[in-house]
Amino acid sequence: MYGARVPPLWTNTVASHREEVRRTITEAAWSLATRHGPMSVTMSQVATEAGIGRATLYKYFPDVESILHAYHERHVVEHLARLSQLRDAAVGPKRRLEAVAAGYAQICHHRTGHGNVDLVALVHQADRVSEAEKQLVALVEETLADAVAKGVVRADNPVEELALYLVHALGAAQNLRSKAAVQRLVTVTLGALDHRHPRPATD
Amino acid sequence: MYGARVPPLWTNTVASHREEVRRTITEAAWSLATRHGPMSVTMSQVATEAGIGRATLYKYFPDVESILHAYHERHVVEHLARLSQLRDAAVGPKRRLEAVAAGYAQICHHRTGHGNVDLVALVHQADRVSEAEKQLVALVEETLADAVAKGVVRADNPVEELALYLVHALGAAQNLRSKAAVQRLVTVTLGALDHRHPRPATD
DNA sequence: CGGCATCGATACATGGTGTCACCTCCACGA
DNA sequence: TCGTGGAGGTGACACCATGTATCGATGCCG
Repeated sequence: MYGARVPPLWTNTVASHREEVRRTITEAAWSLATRHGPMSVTMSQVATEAGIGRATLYKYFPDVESILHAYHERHVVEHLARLSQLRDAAVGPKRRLEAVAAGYAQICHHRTGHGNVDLVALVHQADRVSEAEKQLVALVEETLADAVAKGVVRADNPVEELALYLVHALGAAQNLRSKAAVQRLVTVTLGALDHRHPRPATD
Repeated sequence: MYGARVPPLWTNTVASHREEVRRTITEAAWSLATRHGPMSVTMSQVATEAGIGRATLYKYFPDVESILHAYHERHVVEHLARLSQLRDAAVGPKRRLEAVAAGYAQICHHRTGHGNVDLVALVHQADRVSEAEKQLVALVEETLADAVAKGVVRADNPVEELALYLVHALGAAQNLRSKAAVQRLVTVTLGALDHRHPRPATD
C-alpha cells in the first residue's frame, strides 16, 4: 500500500505481515500518547494495546520515541504526496502557491481533532528531522521561489525565510475551529507575500 | 528577584530556600531534557543532577512533566512582564503592536540557542495550558484589538484569529539565524495585518 | 519433505517508581 | 532560654517497566 520496498516478487507474505504489525504498533502508541500524554507511554502499554508480546515489540522498535517517530513519518509522507498533487494540479505560480498553502493549512487543521498537536513537535527531536519533512519544506520553498521569479511574490526577503514564515503561520490552522477560519488564515498569510510589499509607512 | 509573593516579613529562610530548591530542580531537569531528550528524563536523574535525594524530589514535584511545566511557566511569566513593559513604553496602537510583535519574536529567537525548542511544545500538554500563557495571548489580543479599533489593522478578520496568526508566524523566529532575519520576519508578518488589506486580486 | 530463518512468548536481571517511617532542624511560645 | 510542633530531608521497601536471552512454533525455500 505504501509502495514496495524490496525487489519485486519478494514482498509477499512476510514483509506485508511485518508492515501490518508495524502499522498496528504505531497506531496503538499514538492512541496512547494522545490519551494519556506522550511522557507516560510505556513499551508495555504499547505491546498490550497492539495485542502482541512485549519482547516482540522490541524486535520492531527500540523505544517509544522511535514508534511515535515512525507514525509521524508515515503521515508526513502522505501529506507530501497530497501537496505535490495539489501543486501539480494548479496552473500558474500564484495558483500553485495558493493551492499548496491551502492544502498545508487543511492538513494542520485536521490534526486538531484526531490527536494532540504537541505530539508532532515532540517527534521533532533535536536534529532528528525526517527526510520526508525536509522534502516538504523543499516543496514549499520551490513553489515560493517560482512565485518570486515570476514576480507575484515579494523579492525583498530570502525564500527560506518566507517559507519558514509560511509554514509557521499556516500552522495556526490547527487551533482554528471552522473551515472558513482556515480560509481566512490562508488569505491573511498569503497577503504578506504580495509583491506590492513593502508599502510606505503611514504611522 | 521575581517579586515578593507573600506578605512582608514572612519570606525569610524557609520559603526562600524552597524556592531555591525548586529553581535548582527545574533547571536540572531542563538541562537533562535538552541534552538527552525529554522522553528519557527520569526522576532519579533529576534528583542526582540537582544534588538532592530522590524521595525529596517527590516532595516538590510528582513527575517529570510537572517539573518541565514549572520551568516553562517561570519563563513565560518573565516574557509576559517583558512584553507588558514593551507595550506600555510605546505610544500609539501601531507602535505598540510593533513593539509587542518584535519583542515576542526576539523571545522566540532566543530560545534557539539555549534549549530544545520542541520542549516548549511538549509542556503544552493537551488542556494544561498555563494561566500565564493565557495572559500572554490575551495581551496580544488586546494590543491587536486596540489597533483594529484605531483603524491601523484590518477589521475583516476576528481578532482571535489574527492573534493566533501573529503568534504562530512570529514563532518562526526560533528557526532564524540572525537578528536581521528576525526583523524581516516581523515586518513581513505585520504586513499582512495592514488595514489596506484585502487588495484586489491581480492573478 | 527437511533445512533454515524468522517470528513470538516465557523467564530473568537490572534499574526506575512511589511511598512509607524515621531523623533533623528551624520557628514560635512560655 | 529551652522545649515542643511542624515541616523538610533521607534510607528502605515493594512494585513495575525495561532490555535481553533462550526456547518453541511457523512458514519459506531448495
